[in-house]
Amino acid sequence: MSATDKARDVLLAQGYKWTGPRREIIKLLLDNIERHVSAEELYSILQAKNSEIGLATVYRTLELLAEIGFIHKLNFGDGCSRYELADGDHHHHHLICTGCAKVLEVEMDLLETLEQQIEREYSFAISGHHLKFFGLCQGCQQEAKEDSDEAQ
Amino acid sequence: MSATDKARDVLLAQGYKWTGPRREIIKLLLDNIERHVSAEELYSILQAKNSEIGLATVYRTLELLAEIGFIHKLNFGDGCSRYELADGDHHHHHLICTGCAKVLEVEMDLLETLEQQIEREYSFAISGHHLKFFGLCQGCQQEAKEDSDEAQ
DNA sequence: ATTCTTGCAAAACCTTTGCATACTG
DNA sequence: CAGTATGCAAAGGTTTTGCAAGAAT
Repeated sequence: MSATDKARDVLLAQGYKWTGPRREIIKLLLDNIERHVSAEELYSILQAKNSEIGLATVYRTLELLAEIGFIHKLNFGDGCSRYELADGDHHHHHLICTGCAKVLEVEMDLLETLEQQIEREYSFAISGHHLKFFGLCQGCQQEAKEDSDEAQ
Repeated sequence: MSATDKARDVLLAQGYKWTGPRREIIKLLLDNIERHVSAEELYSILQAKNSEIGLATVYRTLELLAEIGFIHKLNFGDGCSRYELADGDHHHHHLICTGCAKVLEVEMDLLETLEQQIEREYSFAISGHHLKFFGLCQGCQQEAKEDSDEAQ
């Protein structure tokens, strides 16, 4: 079963309707999920395709998808919300380049020990986490190096 | 040397001026730093004290303080930016309660091994990180438990 | 004196909401 | 048909900006 089908089934199971706009937005979201598209960006893509779907519907659909747990709303500090698939146990972290604002994903989760420790020591029942690293990607490190070479 | 003095020295060293509004905002920020006050909240406190300082100045001062590395801008997902002192090596993480929105701080940093691993495997030069845990604080766990008891 | 800073108001920006219309189950 | 969902426009909230007046070095 595809991710789209899964979204449709969950929506229908919860009394929501499977509409054209929702189908189209979800398709586009999945096609661009690795770019962490924002609502505004999805809307732009729709407009470029001469779609009639309004910005409000994009926002409402993304909110709904987050509500049913199909996606996670992320904040990379660039002024808008971005999204990722809530892919079950697919744990990963984000590397945010402070040079070019690109976001890389790290495929590892070494936080379980830390989580258990926190749950014990702070009596806090953890349900999720979000770990962001800031720094320079390989390309921007290269560029920074070249700039400092030129300056000499 | 107090934190305020340090901020003043860095500002002056970089050609910025040490003004009344900045002094007042920094004092208030430090007094309320553990509450992670937002710009709007600082402005409210100022108004309650009959200060003439405008909201724009609060925003500009906070932005400036973040720029010189005196504070870090944080996002807890409640629609506004909040701040913490960029306290050198004072590493900690945030526990955000999804019940009451309170933010607790965890005084531990077990990410160094993970950071080194990421720097090696992804050629990413890490300069900072932000780790947020979501879940229920002790009080909200208690409340959730009582609610489910009542339901029986 | 020069440069930076301030307050105010207006604008920008992302996001949400009201409402009449259109669609889904 | 009943209940949702949609598009549009308007409103909401946070943050930024233009500008003339004021303050710091």
